[in-house]
Amino acid sequence: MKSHHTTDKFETRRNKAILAAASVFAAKGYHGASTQDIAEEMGIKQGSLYYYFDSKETALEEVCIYGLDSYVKRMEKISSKVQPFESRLLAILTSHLSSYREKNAAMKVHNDQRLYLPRERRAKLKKLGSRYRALLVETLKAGVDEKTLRLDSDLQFLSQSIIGLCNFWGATLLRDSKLDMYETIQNCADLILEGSLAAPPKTITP
Amino acid sequence: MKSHHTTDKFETRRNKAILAAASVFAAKGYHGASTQDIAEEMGIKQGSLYYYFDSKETALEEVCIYGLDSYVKRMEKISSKVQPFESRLLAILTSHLSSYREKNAAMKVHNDQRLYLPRERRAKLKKLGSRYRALLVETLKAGVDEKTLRLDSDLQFLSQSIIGLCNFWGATLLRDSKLDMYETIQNCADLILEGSLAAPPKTITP
Amino acid sequence: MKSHHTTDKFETRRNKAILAAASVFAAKGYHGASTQDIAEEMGIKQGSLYYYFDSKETALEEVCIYGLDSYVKRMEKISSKVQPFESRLLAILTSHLSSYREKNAAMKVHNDQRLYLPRERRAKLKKLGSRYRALLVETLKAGVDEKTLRLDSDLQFLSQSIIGLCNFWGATLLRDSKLDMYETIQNCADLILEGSLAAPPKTITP
Amino acid sequence: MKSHHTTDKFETRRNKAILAAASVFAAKGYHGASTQDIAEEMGIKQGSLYYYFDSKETALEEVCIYGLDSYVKRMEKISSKVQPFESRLLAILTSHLSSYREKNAAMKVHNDQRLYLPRERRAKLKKLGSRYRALLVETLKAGVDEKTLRLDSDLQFLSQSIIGLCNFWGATLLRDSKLDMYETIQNCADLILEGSLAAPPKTITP
DNA sequence: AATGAATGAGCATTCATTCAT
DNA sequence: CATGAATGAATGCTCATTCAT
Repeated sequence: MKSHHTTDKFETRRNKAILAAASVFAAKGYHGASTQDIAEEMGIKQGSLYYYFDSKETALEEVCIYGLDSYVKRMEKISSKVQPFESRLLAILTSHLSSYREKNAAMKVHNDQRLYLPRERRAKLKKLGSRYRALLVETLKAGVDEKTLRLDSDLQFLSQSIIGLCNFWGATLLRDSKLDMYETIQNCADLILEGSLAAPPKTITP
Repeated sequence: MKSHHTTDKFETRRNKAILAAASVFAAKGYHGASTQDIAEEMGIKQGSLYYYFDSKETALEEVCIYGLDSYVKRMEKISSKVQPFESRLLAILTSHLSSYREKNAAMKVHNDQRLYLPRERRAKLKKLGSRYRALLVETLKAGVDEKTLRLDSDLQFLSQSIIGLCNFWGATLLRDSKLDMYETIQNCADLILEGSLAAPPKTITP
Repeated sequence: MKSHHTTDKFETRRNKAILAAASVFAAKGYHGASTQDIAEEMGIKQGSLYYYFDSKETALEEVCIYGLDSYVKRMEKISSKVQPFESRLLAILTSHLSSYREKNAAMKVHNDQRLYLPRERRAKLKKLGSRYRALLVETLKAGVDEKTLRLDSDLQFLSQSIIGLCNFWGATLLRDSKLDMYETIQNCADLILEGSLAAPPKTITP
Repeated sequence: MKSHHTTDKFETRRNKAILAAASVFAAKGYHGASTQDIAEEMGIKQGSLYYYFDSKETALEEVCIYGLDSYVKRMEKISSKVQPFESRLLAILTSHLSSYREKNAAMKVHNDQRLYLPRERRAKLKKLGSRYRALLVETLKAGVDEKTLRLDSDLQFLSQSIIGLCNFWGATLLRDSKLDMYETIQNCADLILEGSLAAPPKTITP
């Protein structure tokens, strides 16, 4: 990394560069996007990009970190607030899906493109990802303690499924503007909590 | 012009080409993969590829069709067999996840890369996709008729969610060989059917 | 390295590429020359160069090896032939300087540009260079044994000086076409053998 | 326009810039060195270089002039002092080789890189070079007059050879710190004066 | 006197594609 | 059928240079 400035102005411009990269990577994929595309999105010339990034790869790394970081921060806020499990789940889903809709392309890039980073460059992402998953599992555990969730739940499986479902619906919402976000959130919550069966699961009838 | 050849041998080689392309696209992404990579995978020289494909884009199209087609065919088999909803769901999940594991890279390519095709080239895929979703919704409808599923279920949402969940766990299984597939299938079925709540949903009046 | 051909035609073309690179590197220096320049010299398009070279650096390496190799081979021929020292020296100087004149740009490139190769890439060159120096020292040692050269001569110094002088006059001959090569060779031989003093060095007068 | 500044301070800084450029050009070659490298060596920012140089090319020109100038000045001092030829030769060799060792990179740059300057820019260098060669030839002529050197010597050849030998050993001394400079100087003087033959040249009639 | 910021041109390299053999 | 050879366009990146502050 160069000697670089902690100027306010520089930081602002650099942030714009990250957002531009995020938007372009989200639309065309890492390999399908050119630095020319990113520069255009920012309104500068191609070569000038390198004032803000050391390389295209660095740009991807930073976009991913930026995307994942926002995830984690929101999740931390939700975790820290005392509230019943169902409210928390709703908050998580809302946070996840609304940030997708608000054109947080960085999240999509993290989900779809991070594997194009060489393993060494994913270290920070792995740490953030673990933190995120840990927070989610913790929330679920609280749900179990609360007796809202089944005692025998496989929390690893459940947490991953929630993430997978959110990513799927997040991407879908992004592509189909006619879908109603709040309805989707509610549907997700219902599915996760109650499943789809008509009858209550084998309730022990005494 | 390539209308000649309907030779068996040609078809066999061509199929190998599609599989090679599928494998390479799955591993590196459409834009990240080179025709050289595909040729290498097939054991032929780069220029020779063009005997089997008009272009890289055509290759992607064919891989996607191939991948989606196998989905649909399996689904058709499942639909046609008379059996209770729960068995069908299990069959669907098993079909989806096992074909991911068996390195059916084409499915992964369809899911992750099809959007890099220009809209015009996605016509056939859209048709197949609709067919697939229709079959799935039909199956769910049968589940409702059977009274296994709730009457007020949003079947569009449910069918999409199943697909999304399957794709997520399919990709995860591909990356993490320590995961047990049959356990994952069972977990998915449980989640979809029964959700995660401890108590039966409040709709039950004792 | 690619799978590559041992076709005659390919080898011929590849050789032409090495010569083109040699000529351009000699004229402009490694960093001052562009692959475009080399391609132009060869009469092909820039991108096509890479059919013959993996990289510009490889091109430099091959040019250097080619240049040094011709040195060594000529020197081996001279060493193997039984003849008095003075004839050998003349043969060495003639070989060195005439090959410079015959536009053997590769030798010049080796002398002036080889240090721009990363150390790892110079291994083969080092070996060839050692061989060359060893042969030269051997020749000088024979001259001492013959009693043509002084017993107390520092042969390392002498061999290096011969090389240095040859490279200097070789490059000068290349630039100044009015200089007479054979006169230069004779002058060099005289200087090396007899120095420039008028009187014989402190000859012991009995 | 930069005609202002004849400040002492400016001249000092400008000199530092020339030395920095010399050092970088010597290490990486003109085309291989970037203005960034030079700025770094000076401890300033890239853009600031242009306060001291109009262009990279100007920098090279100035470095070459600086390098050659110091040569000439030393040679003038040696020429002006009345002393026997052998002492003068020793002084010349010592001056040349010691200034190489003392990291007078500018000399090396002049020798290796001056040809990358467009012909027009080499005018001043040509003049200085002629002066240098003239002084050297003059010195040699004095040696002939003194009867130390042979009457029939080709002084042009001899002077060039001395320069070539010095440049060669200068560069070698720079790269190999284990070599002893004073031994090298003595060896050079011996070779130039006495050659390498064991017996006195046949011209001596007893 | 120095710097941050930007630019435009050039460069090495990759790659999809073509085609004669 | 398959390949060797070539191409043209694009791409990531570097760098000399400029200029407002």
